[in-house]
Amino acid sequence: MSKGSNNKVKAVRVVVPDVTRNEESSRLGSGLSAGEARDLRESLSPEQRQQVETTVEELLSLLGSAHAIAVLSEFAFADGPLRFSELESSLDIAANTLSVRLRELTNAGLLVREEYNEVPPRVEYEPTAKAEQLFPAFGHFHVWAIDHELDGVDTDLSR
Amino acid sequence: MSKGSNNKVKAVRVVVPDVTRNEESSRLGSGLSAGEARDLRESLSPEQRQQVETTVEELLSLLGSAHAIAVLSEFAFADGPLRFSELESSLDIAANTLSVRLRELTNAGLLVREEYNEVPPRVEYEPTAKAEQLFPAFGHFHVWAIDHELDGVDTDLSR
DNA sequence: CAGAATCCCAATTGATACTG
DNA sequence: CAGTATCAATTGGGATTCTG
Repeated sequence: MSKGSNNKVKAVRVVVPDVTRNEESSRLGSGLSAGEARDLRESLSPEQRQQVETTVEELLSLLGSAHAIAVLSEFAFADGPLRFSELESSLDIAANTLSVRLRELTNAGLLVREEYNEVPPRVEYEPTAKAEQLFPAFGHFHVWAIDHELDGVDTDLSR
Repeated sequence: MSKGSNNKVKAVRVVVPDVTRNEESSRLGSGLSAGEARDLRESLSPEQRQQVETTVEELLSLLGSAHAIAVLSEFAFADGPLRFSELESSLDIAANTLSVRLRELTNAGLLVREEYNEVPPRVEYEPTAKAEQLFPAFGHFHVWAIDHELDGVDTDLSR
């Protein structure tokens, strides 16, 4: 997915018309069936579909990076903000990687970073509404994981 | 996420007890709220939580690989099986990469591969129930994507 | 405490060419 | 048609070291 750098997403951004948002506000939290999802998708123009597809890929690219969901899960299941060191100690993740991940999530508008001018310095992160509207999908994945377990994710390509 | 090879998942697999499945069958398709997800999570023992967490990571690692969701989306929005060449032409993906992706998804039990002994050879792929129970989450992501759009996924670390 | 800088290896992907 | 083999280029992430 080339998770990275050369995405000049902002430049390509396109406004998705209201056609798709006829019901006043957010349908988020709705567990769309496959059929409903198809209907929704088919209500989009090809360009819009491509846009949405791209955005979903970007999202999953973000979530696919090391520990990204783990980080977000911490926020999903904690209430209140979390500090860098809390995440670091509860997650078993290299500091620089955590740092990068937090910045990515913050840049993506999923976390907000609050810096306090104290000694020792304190920085807190908190999920945005945007992130919270993502959490139900996480819930779905968790339930799915409990029910199914992945079969053989060992990517042994030994046929 | 080191999406790969050294996952010896099968060896570590643990059976998740029925504690978590008191409601007879599948809760899949349920759009769990953040709070509900937390309740669900807290009903698990630490080891179970870890297991589920790991499975979710594996899943997202799988989905995070290049074009994986794109491939699955094709199945989600098509009815009936798809052929290698169909995917190849509609997806703009290198043949070898598509090949690997399809094998991974198949190994993960999300797709089934049917080979027909004909000339020219024909191979068809079809999503399993396991995959279909994943699709609602995709639907959620799509809706989310339409509603929000990702802010700045350009991973420019130029602060 | 909360990171940034640097180094470096492992893993991923696409291009190209070939095959049952 | 449905792949595989090989190669090259890029990236991603951890370890280590340093800093405001």
